[in-house]
Amino acid sequence: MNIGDVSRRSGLPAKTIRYYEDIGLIRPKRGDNGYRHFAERDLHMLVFLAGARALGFTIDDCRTLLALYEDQGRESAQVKQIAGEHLAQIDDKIAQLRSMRATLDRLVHACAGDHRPDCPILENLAQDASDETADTKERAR
Amino acid sequence: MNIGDVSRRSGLPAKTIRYYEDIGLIRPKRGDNGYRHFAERDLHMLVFLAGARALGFTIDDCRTLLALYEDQGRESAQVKQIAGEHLAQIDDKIAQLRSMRATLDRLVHACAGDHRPDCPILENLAQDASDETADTKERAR
DNA sequence: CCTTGACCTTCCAGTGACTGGAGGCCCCGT
DNA sequence: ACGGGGCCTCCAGTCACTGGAAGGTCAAGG
Repeated sequence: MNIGDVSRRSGLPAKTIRYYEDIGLIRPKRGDNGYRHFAERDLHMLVFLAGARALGFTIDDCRTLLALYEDQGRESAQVKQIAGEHLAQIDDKIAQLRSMRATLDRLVHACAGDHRPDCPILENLAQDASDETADTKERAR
Repeated sequence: MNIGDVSRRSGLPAKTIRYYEDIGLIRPKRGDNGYRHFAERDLHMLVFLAGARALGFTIDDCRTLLALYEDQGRESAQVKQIAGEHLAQIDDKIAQLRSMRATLDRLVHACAGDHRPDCPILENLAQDASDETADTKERAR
């Protein structure tokens, strides 16, 4: 298969697949014309990567997960730990976003949104350097 | 005030403040020694920016919001609209994360996490190119 | 055989919002 | 005079791609 075929079958853009080769996630063979040639196993790996990325795993996690996927002697505990840590990070992010959302929602509702210049949103931003999102702030990103 | 003073007072790292000058958000004066000199107004702007960033507004939104903040003739409707759009984006992101979280949580609970190699997490990733997060996937970021 | 167009290649640069570090000047206290 | 902290600029790196330019390859149609 050429890159276009695996792109269609995995749902990943060709650019991304080339990038994954660049950073050593996959190692497709090359034909005499220089074209990448993908075996079924390569396709499986790309599908796996697409799935892992869709669940928000970092590329680094993907690298580890892919190695475990290929390792018949793995222990599922290793996989579970990575997934569990990622889950905790997702929870952190959700909590942070919800905190932002709460503040913003309150401000939006307090703002008249008319032709006058008075605006609680701007007033709040001008006053608060650190509000209720302060604790989650440093963990942003 | 020097950069260290406004950094302490706004909570923003000095590096970030220099960066904000670079991209034209603030324009502190310079002393004869080349040091940035920040007036009270500059400090207010930095505090404002810190607040807006803490609520997750992009730098571009911050630029607009800062202009509105400075504009005595603004209409609060403009501010409200920006904030409302941002709120909607936060909601999108939360929905996407919750979808990821749901899948991941299900898989983590299904995984024994012992010394055996059988792992529903890996199996799921290997099978599903597009799962229930598919619709929110393209909106990632 | 030639052309057309889809497909493939590499390489370079840009995204957002910083952050780290090198190398060097400036200022204050002792 | 010197030490230490603060300030300066500039360059490079982060993360995970994405866009685009310039050019080689292949299959089909005329």
